[in-house]
Amino acid sequence: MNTKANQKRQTPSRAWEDYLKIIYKLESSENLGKGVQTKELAQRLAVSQASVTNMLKKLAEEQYIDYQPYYGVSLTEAGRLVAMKMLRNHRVLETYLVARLGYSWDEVDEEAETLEHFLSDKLVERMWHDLGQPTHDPHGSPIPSIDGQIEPVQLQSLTEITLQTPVRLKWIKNRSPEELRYLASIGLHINAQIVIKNQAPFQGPLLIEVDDQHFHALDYRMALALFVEAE
Amino acid sequence: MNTKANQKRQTPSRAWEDYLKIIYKLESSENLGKGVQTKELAQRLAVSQASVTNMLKKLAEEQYIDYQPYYGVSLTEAGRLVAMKMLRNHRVLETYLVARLGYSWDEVDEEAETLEHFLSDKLVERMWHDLGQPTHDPHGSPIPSIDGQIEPVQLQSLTEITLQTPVRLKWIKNRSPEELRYLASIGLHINAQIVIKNQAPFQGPLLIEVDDQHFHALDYRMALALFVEAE
DNA sequence: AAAAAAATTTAGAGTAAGCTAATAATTTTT
DNA sequence: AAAAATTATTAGCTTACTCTAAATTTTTTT
Repeated sequence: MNTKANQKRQTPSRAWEDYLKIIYKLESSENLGKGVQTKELAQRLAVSQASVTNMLKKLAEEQYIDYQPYYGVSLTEAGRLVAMKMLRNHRVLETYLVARLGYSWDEVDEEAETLEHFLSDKLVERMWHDLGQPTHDPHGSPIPSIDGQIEPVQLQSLTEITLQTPVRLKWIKNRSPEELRYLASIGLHINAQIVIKNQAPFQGPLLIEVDDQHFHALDYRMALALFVEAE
Repeated sequence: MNTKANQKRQTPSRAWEDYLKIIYKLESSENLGKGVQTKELAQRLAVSQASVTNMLKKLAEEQYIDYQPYYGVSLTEAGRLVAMKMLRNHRVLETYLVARLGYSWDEVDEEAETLEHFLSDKLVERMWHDLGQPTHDPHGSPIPSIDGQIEPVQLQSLTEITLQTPVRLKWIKNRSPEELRYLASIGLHINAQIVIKNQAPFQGPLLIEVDDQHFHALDYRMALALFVEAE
């Protein structure tokens, strides 16, 4: 009949779930609230920008996102709930694999990335109960509740992070402009991805990889001032 | 370059895996070795016959099946290996869900039907080891080994089967023609699906459902002669 | 404020898997 | 062995998601 107004939403496909999840992640790591860009999405999803535009139109039509052509997107409540479900599925599964099947933390993401889309609610709830209803994954990231509530993330100092675990820089605790400039010069801006490759003993410098591109040695005292969040 | 001869096979999509699995199941439940029919496949996969024909051409091109237009298909070794992998994934997962997450047998198939396509080898092997490397699922069906070997199925008398568990009739142990005619008249031919809905006490009659269609009461002594295999 | 650069959207196609309707081959019935 | 019924295939479309190239809009630089 009509295509616009009172339309029941389709249940999201795997592709939609991926889009919504990435929009959520980008949204919550935006500095400002200006909407998530097509370009960022294209990068994160490894598809062309044209494909993103295309998909955004569909997601907007089904009211999973608010979409202002040329000005980016943001999730609606319905979209946020889909994203939360993916995050819950992902984190519960990861926690389960580590706790019950001897996975190490770095093996776990790949598996969860696919399976998060296909786990039934029942299975996720059973794993979660079996684990003792955890509120955080072994990483420290909060697990959204079944009804989509999520605790605000706790930032951690870079010095507390496990080797090989990718994190994102969220806050730099009162540093001088000179130091900030230096940090920027090695790619350490807010939202940069950091992986600690090695940590010298006796509070020695960290060997870090920034945005999967460059390696740098980072002074321990500097690392203490960098606050990060699990990816 | 060339499209025919020495072509590396594509890795099978989910749809392909489903086709190959069903071909395997039909092949091993065929009375004769005449090849699996398009029509049967269409029914089991719940798609149109034209869609099946279409897909068969692709599967044949990739050499997962031998396909003789109009005369049905059979699996090649490559196709059989794909089917075995699905069966292993399915049965290991089912066993795991029952043993470790408190699933009951009748909840388990639905979950496994989807997930079998997305489980990594690593995860299946870990579940399998955690379970103590079982060779059979809780149902009694053999679990194929990692290299695709499967033990010939053990037939069980219908009287040994758990309530609500769908099984297929495979062998009727020396009955008179009159009895066989009677059995046929209530739909109990080889490969009929049977679900026991209830079992009266003191070796009383079984209430069975045949091919998801009709209910019948079956004498206990008759049931003793019906040999079935887990679905 | 114009020019240049970057980001976004539109236009037009491709691929995988499905469908219906029409046609062809095979099998069964008469 | 012809006719009828069944099964299988072909032809032509559809939907979901993707792509490249071209056109457009926004942002940044000069």
